[in-house]
Amino acid sequence: MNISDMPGHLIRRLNQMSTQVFAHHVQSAGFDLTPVQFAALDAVRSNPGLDQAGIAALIAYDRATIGGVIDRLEQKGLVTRSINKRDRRAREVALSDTGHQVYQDLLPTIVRVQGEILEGLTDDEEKQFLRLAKKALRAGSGSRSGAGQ
Amino acid sequence: MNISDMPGHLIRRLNQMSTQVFAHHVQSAGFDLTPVQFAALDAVRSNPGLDQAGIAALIAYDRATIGGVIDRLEQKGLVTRSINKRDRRAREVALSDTGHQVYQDLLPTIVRVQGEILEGLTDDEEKQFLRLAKKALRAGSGSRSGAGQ
DNA sequence: TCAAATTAGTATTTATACTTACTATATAAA
DNA sequence: TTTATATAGTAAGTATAAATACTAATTTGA
Repeated sequence: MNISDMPGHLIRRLNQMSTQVFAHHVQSAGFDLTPVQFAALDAVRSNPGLDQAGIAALIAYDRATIGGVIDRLEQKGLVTRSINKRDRRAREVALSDTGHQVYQDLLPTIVRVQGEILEGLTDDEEKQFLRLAKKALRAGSGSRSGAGQ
Repeated sequence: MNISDMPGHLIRRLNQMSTQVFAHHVQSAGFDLTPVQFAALDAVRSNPGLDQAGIAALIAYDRATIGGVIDRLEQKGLVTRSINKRDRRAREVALSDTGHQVYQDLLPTIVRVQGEILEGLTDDEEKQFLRLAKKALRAGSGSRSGAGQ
């Protein structure tokens, strides 16, 4: 029984490697954004005015974590927060002009990063891997959509 | 370009799911141990007297993280720390009797957890997935052995 | 309509995870 | 042997990541 061959350990190592590749490339491109921050930026860009709970649901995080992420994106001037008029509990998040600019400037880098994470695999293997990852996720997380409430 | 289909996102989701499956089963079995804590416990068990830097290298974490993990394992009475006589900088870590007991008691649960993470895949697909994960890790992380110093 | 249940966001706490900087110790080089 | 370098561990700081508890606001239902 070797820990290093167990699914949980391999998946953690992959995540670690993936995060490092991301950080390295994004920093080299002169930006200061984490994977979650970019994911949130992307979610907001595709759904302007989405509230924090919506963002959390979309990218599978819990509300508490996303609150902090949006805090930091707001501090960096990439998003704006405003109170929804129909539901005063909700905060509508939208990209600022800077946010749009950073997203556009960063996009090619992100695409390159995603290609590099599975660099060691052939095109066919990469396709297989992604297919199996999605299948495992559907079954493994089951109805649990990801993060808790 | 959909974030949800990108390798980085899928890998993060897998890791999240894997961690949750682990936490759920271990708690159900009446234990209070995280994946990293178990990995450290396993590393020390296989290498009694290994120092913290050795543990970190073995399971691919940085020293700072492992310091905290060993702190908590020590607080729970699962490991002991002692100063290496030949090198007074190093802390030799070893399982306590309780540590051995907990490891033995927990092992069947861990094996079950590892089986469940990729539950949605057929045996053949699981083998494929693990093979591709290892291959991607070897190439992707390259000489970078995992966590930094 | 008004109390009950639900939901959005925040605060707090615990535990990773990593970076940088620091101290103490050990080893290599001059 | 002294100096320079390297290493083990810790400390401080930042950023996830999630559980729990709380407030404020909305919705449901009796």
